[in-house]
Amino acid sequence: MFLSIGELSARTGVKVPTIRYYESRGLIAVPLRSAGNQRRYGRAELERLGFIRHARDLGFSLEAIAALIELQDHPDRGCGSATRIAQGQLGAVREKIRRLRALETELARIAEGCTGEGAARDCYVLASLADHDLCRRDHPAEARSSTQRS
Amino acid sequence: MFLSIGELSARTGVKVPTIRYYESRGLIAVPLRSAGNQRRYGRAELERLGFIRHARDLGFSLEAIAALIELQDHPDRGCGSATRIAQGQLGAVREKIRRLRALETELARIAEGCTGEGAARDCYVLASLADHDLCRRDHPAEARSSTQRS
DNA sequence: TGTAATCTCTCTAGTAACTAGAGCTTCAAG
DNA sequence: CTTGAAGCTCTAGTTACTAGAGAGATTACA
Repeated sequence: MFLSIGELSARTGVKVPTIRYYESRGLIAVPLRSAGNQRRYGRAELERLGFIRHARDLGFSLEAIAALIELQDHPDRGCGSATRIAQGQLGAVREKIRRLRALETELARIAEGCTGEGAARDCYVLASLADHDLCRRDHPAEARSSTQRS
Repeated sequence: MFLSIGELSARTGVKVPTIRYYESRGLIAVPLRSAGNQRRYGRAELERLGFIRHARDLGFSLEAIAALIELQDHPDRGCGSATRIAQGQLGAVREKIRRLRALETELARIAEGCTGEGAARDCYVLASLADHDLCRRDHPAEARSSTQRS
């Protein structure tokens, strides 16, 4: 089984440039090359890339994934740190949800306060943004936009 | 009332380099300068920066904020686009919450499947990440980490 | 075997929204 | 008048990719 980078991409759903990027970041091993200098992959890389893809889908950072891979490569070590990483990620997700819910409440109030039919000078959306005091509660500083997969 | 950039920063909670960054992006007007070339701000900039800060806290992108500011500067225009922007933001927040909840479920299952006391070879966290089939459901591709304010 | 279409190669630069730092100048207090 | 904080500009770094240029490799088909 020798896969070109394109075939590996098709099988894992990870784009070709992203695979090369992961290689440059040390997340996957430097692969064999064909006579003409093209990358050739085997089953091990297929599995590792699947692992990375899955972890990314669950929102783990590449840094966290690198730590998990390090652990995978040393099966005799204790798995405490894997659990810690997963729980850290879980905590981060829960915190984001908490913040986003507060934003949702506030945004819904703002967005529903305006029909969009008046002039900008009377717009409740603009007024709300201009004057924090119009807010129901002190929404937290933040929960900024996420990067999303296409 | 003439504020230095540091005073403006203190009053709005927007960091000094960020204010300069907003100026470079055209979100706030080029301010007056002191004899020694330092920026001096008045009430208008204070209010505008407050507006930006508030909108950022609610997760609006700088691009969306630029559109809202454009509208603020033309109070005679209809406010339909402000409403659309706010509703778009609300929709995006709701979508993020939806995805994060799916992740939360899956992560909780993974994280709680392992006490962290065994060896890495038997770790449920690692096994779950390696094998997508262990997932209860098809969690969506994504909901990646957010940028957060410090 | 020839050729055309598709892949793949490396490298650079761009994305969002800042943040950090270097090296210099200005300001305000004492 | 001196000193230390604050301000100036500019460049580069952050995350996790994505896009594109220009060149070479591979594969399918005639």
